[in-house]
Amino acid sequence: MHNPLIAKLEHGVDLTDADRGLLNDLIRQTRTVGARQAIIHEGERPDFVYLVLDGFACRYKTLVGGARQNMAYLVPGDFCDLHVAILGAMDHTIATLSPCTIVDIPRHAILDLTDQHPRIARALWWCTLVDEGTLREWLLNIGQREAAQRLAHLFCELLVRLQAVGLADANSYALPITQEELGDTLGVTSVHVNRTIQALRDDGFITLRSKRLTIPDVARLYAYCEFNPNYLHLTKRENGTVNGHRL
Amino acid sequence: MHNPLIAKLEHGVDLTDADRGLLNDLIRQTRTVGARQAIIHEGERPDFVYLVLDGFACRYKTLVGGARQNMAYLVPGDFCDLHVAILGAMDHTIATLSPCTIVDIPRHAILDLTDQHPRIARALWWCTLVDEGTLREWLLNIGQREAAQRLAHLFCELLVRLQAVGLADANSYALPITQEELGDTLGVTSVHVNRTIQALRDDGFITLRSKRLTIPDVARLYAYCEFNPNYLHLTKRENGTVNGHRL
DNA sequence: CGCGAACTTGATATTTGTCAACTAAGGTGG
DNA sequence: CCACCTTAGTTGACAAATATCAAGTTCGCG
Repeated sequence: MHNPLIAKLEHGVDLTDADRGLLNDLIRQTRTVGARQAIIHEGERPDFVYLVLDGFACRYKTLVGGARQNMAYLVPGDFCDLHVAILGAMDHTIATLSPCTIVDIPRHAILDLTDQHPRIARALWWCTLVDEGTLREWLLNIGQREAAQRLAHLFCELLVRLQAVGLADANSYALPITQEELGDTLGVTSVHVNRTIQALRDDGFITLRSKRLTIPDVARLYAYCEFNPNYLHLTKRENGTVNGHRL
Repeated sequence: MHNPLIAKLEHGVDLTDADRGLLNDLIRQTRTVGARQAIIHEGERPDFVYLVLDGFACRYKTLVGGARQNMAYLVPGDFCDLHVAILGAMDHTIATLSPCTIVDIPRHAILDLTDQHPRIARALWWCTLVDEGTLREWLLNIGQREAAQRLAHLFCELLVRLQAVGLADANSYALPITQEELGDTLGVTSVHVNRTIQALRDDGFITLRSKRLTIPDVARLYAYCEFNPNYLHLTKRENGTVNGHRL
């Protein structure tokens, strides 16, 4: 079976065949979850670490008025919560966006693995640091860009992240997310997302049909929204270029 | 000398006297930095971990048009970058806001400490997880609240964080930050910050004079902006109340 | 084929930004 | 200790971005 976790980690650290074997052992028992199902609720203290193997999930919080903010997208290869062992309780909820395949990894399995295999420990730490860098970039995105660039930036990020796990080709990928959810991610309403997508289409930046996003000119979209993937720390990429596109 | 790092860590983990001694050894050599000086630049790979002992610093990124987003405030007791050992290069800049006292800790000193003292390792990991939780809360703040609540929420957070290191009393603290910088933190202009502060003043939520913020009715401000400090994971606080204020 | 969810559109309201001027405050040198 | 000078804070008028509400329309699926 394809292991997106390995595909992702190889971008951050060098793994041995033995490491790969151990990581493959982790994903023997999978389960599927329908769209919009909670995986971990705020306040819980789960005994498992959840790994997404297929589909899109997200972290989110809501305000009492019902406003919702998605704070991360979890795509195949992403862990839901490596660190929950340390903190007392989840300070946010994790839920699927599309139907997902996930793995429940007992906490002790992660702890054993990291205790005995420093390369893997380092790789997992690298994951949490990339997550943090992504969070900072999202803050910049929402705080300082306007809606069109915000959306464009998210589309660029997903292109790179999905390519890293073999789920995007050179300029397109499946995007199983509604406009409402994009709005909750970018801090705008779904109506405004709709209009913004149309503007990006009109300008030839993207096509988006039946949940597939295509970016005709990747370098042009990168330039438009000032996308620089350095915050994803995919270190094995050639310096100064991204997917062959010079910055 | 007062060690805000210890004060902060005691909220997350139990420390022994020996631990405290080791942490005090870290801060023997301090240096002062003027306001608005960079500590680490984006792209650098510093050999030190920087710890703030006095003053306010921040993480930020800028866009080419000059727009700036502050992505974290670093107050006394906060580390600038525990994790830089793992990632290749800084993906953002860290600079002082007010004049600061900081400590340069060689990377190996941190690594030695965490290798040999699991309680301290756990405490430092707790720090990075709190930072991440704070980042998520800021994303919610900027994405879903409007300016007045955004500002109020930041003021509440700083009250709790500064209390945790003994730098705020029950309802007030020194806030050495300009309205421009508040704007760059909250994703609004300084003009709008100004008007929003006046609105909060008019409604009796705050007084802010000569860089000192006072919150006459803390519980009322908490309620106004839906502030819940659980994301700061100050676990030793009584459940369900914050500084004696029932949520 | 029908039904519910997602998407689209228009009109209008609200929030926030921009620009430009002015006032107040703090710090420094004489 | 004062005068000045820079920076921070304040105000007003207006423009732009985004939200809200309400009504379609299209799409995907059973």
